[in-house]
Amino acid sequence: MRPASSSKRATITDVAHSAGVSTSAVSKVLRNAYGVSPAMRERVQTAMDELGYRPHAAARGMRGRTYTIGVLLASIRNAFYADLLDGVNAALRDTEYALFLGSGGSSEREDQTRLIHAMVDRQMDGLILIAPTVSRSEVVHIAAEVPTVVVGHHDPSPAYDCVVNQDGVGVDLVVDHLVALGHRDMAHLSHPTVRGTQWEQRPEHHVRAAYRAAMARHGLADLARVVHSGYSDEGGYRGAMELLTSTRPPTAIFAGADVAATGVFRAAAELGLRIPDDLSLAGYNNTSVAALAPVNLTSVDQAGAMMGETAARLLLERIEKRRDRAVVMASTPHLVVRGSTAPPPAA
Amino acid sequence: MRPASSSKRATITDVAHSAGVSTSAVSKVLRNAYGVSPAMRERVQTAMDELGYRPHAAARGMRGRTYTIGVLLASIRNAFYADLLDGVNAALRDTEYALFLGSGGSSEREDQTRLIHAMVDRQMDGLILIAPTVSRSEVVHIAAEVPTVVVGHHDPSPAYDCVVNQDGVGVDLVVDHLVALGHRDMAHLSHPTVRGTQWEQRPEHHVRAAYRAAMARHGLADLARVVHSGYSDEGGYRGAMELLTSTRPPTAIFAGADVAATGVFRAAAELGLRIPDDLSLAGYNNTSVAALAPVNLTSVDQAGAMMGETAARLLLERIEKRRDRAVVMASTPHLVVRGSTAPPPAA
DNA sequence: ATCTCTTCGTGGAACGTTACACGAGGGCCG
DNA sequence: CGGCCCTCGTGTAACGTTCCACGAAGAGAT
Repeated sequence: MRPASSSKRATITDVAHSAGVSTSAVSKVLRNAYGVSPAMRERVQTAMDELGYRPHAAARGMRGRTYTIGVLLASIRNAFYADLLDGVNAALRDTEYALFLGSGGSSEREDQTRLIHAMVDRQMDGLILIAPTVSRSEVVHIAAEVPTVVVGHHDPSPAYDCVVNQDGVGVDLVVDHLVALGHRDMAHLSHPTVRGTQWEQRPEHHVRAAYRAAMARHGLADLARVVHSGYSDEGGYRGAMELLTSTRPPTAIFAGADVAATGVFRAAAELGLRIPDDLSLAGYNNTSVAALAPVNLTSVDQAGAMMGETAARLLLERIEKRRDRAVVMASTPHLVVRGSTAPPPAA
Repeated sequence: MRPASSSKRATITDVAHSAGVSTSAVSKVLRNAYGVSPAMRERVQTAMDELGYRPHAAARGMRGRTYTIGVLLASIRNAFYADLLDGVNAALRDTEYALFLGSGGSSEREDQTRLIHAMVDRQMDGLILIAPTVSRSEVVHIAAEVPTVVVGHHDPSPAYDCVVNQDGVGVDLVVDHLVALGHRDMAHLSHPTVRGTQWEQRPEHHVRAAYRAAMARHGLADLARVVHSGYSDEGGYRGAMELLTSTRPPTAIFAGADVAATGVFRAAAELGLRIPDDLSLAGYNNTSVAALAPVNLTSVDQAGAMMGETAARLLLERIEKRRDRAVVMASTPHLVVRGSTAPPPAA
């Protein structure tokens, strides 16, 4: 199992020598290609084990396949992405493919471009782009070179596959839940739209639109309010401050991301408001933070692991050319009710 | 800037043709090696831009260098690791190196081995192993093949460099802080020791030893208590339950990791104990969770970003052979006091 | 003018793998 | 028994880069 003793790494030639066959033969069993007898397979297998041989990925890369797939992650801090990754890992576990994450500290467009290029340059066999900030045409361009799955954006293309969540459904669940509790004045914290990326259907667009629609459905269209202060702790804080110090503070806040909801907690604490007694709060994504006892946040679960698994499976289909038509997979979210939502204070 | 039009990717030969020089010349300017005139550099540079040439990393890999460094992460969910990564990214930003993360869903030893092999097989130029669970001898073995930096474990070796924190100092800060508040009965939540990994100096060992020493220093040796329920939310919950329902519940709990502290919150909530009024709680790592308003946890900050930057720098020194002796870098932690610690309830 | 250095460009042999073309042998059919 | 098709193993030419050895040309010293 161990490189017997030599300092250098065993190559296909060493294996061929040791087994007394040609390198082509070894290559064949390696890829389990057609035209190799059981006896041959046996001998080569033994020789490989003896020498502790592992194929040299760079050399393979020169001939086309590296058995590597890359995932681009905007931020490593968003726990939802961790769920996604678990799914991807699970789907890849029993394959020969290795998974590598690229995550530039920032989600700057330029950094992401650099990372994607780094992946392509390393001949990765497929890419999973999670909520990419690079422009859509850039992604289309990349996808023409290497199989690609985009997670999160609702802009399909014949060039790549999409995995998304039915965000509208999740929003309905939240709004219905709050209305059922007796709320009427529910504000929404959203993410500012970045211009010029050509993604028309980012999740926050869908969520915003669904929020307005749901409010209208309940006859509350004129109470609908959206603050675009961003999906981050700081953004949640600023947005909540703006809302809660306004002339008509809402009785409930629906944050488009859990991470923004944590900022709302901070704002509420500073203003002396208790959650859920004085203010109801709901998040989105059901990240692990939401489940922490002191947080205890009502949130929408997107089944991240399942989305990740789907993405990986779609990608493998493409890489192995079992499918050549682009596809969109949308999964259904559900609501996880915790302690941050309650009936509004008696007026 | 764009691949002019051809479907195939530009190679060094194309550039050479277009510039009317040899491939060797192009290679030289690529690596800015010795023996290339300014005029030549200029011409080649122009040709590269025109063709949108980017070197083919796999091919480079065959000749030794891939300009890729790999980071092994036990878990992507620990926010402390995100800080580390930011540091690594920062240090690598202006270099030609790309960073890829390997993170098997689980921290199983076998998964980690597989990942490390995947990195080595892909000819990565250097490895940063963050709190690896694979056995030490395995790491030594790997480090003989490719430059390696180990982060977290205090077991130095001539084979690899180490980046650690002076955990003892951090523990002293916590214990002194609690004693100053008036606490005497302070228990410690630790991580169970995994046998057979040959790491004798994992952070939890240091922290445990320092905890006992600090207690002794304050004349509280016989009140020292350690529960090995693990660094996880669930572990913190179980450990806290055990302690708080014992015949002599402590007035303060020092959790060896923030993630375990969140479990303590849950246990306290279930038992009707308020933090910090009835129970003081301190964590370790100062992860972003600790700073969240509803959590507001006193914790020890390890300057993760700085550690990451250091690790990257050490690795580059090794890769570029500017140093050949192993080194240990230890940074100093400091205490961040928040709202989870207070004087003990009047007895 | 001749000799020696330096500087700068070129040729070409690797690196480890894959995949195509080919050929040797055996079995089956007419 | 000749011809044909299968099966299974081999030889070899790439793939894109690096780097060593070499040579040509120019500068400076004698």
